[in-house]
Amino acid sequence: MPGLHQATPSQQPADVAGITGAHLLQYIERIERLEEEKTELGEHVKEVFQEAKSGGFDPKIIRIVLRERKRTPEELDEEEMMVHLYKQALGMTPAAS
Amino acid sequence: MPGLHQATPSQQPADVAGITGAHLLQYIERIERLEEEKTELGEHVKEVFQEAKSGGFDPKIIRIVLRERKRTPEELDEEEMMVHLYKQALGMTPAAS
Amino acid sequence: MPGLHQATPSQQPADVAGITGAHLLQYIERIERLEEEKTELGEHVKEVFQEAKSGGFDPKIIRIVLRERKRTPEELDEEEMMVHLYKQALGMTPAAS
Amino acid sequence: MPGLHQATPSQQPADVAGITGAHLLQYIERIERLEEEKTELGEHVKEVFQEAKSGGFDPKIIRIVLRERKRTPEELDEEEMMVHLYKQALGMTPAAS
DNA sequence: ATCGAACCCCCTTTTC
DNA sequence: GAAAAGGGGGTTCGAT
Repeated sequence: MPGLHQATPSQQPADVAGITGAHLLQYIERIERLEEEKTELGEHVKEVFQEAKSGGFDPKIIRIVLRERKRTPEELDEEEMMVHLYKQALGMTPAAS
Repeated sequence: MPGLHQATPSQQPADVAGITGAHLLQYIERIERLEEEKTELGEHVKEVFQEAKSGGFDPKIIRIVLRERKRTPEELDEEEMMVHLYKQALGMTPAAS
Repeated sequence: MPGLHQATPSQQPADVAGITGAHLLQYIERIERLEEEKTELGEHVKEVFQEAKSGGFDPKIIRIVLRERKRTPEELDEEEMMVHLYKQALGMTPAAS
Repeated sequence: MPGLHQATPSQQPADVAGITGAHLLQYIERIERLEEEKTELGEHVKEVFQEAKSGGFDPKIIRIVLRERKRTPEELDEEEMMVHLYKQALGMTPAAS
């Protein structure tokens, strides 16, 4: 392997005896594999949404439900209460408050 | 399937004999499971980046390389050429072009 | 605009007599100016949030209120109702429903 | 104005003498106004892109050029060099390097 | 602990 | 109507 001797100014990886390049490749291929799997899972998710939609469910509402399921009821209630409070202060109370 | 006919105006889910609620739950749980797995994979990705960083590689550059590897050389070259062309038209040619 | 036929393989800009480059530059500078202004406005928004926070308001709640103010009460009610419905079907009814 | 005693547990805004609600409203309306202006600017940007497209320019390439113009040539060169280096280490050198 | 930046996700719009 | 791209918002992480 000719050349490449000096001239690796400072903080580059600097392929030494093919080691570094191989390492880099390892990292990259591992990430690519993982990303592939993520993509597949994402496609499955999409399919399930599609099925649900075909079954008469609204994906948008499902997303909201999923989001809320990730939070504790306490959080949810707390937030809801605060929102309500702010709305009251703004005179946005929908009907009866 | 007895009763429950009135009061389900149109396209709501309307739990009929426990069927719909169960279906909805199926969808939701499948999605939640898939999302969990996606999250795990995402964490693995993060770990690999961390390793690479510890190994002296710049994650930012790695991301760029990953992005470019997802595209065909033709696309890349085409785009690069066009960018260069536009830059020339703008007088942005960095040095020698 | 006559001419231009030869040697512009397909849809490249191709600076002819300095015209195209100037045009491109116009577009680019107009966009850059507009983006600058957008950025400034964004900073002002940030400042207002900061003030509100100093005044004891929770930015997170404010964001929710802002979001809801952009929608009609009908939309909101409709959505809320659907979410409630789905939750019921899932047995997620928080307390009294 | 006394009253309002019960039921304002702790850290809510608590409209006292109409002051807080008014304050909140000020914040909210200021933000809404700023956001409106941002939206308008965004529409202008869109229009310019449309014009440029009609003029034969590729919006995608324009975006890339805009992005690069926001960075200093030093940054760009530095990054480009590193990407090139990594690609070499990976044996991704397209043709001549 | 606050600030800023990077990343990820959702949504809207546009294209095919 | 579906798929893709771009823009915006939210969140999390790292840095100070």
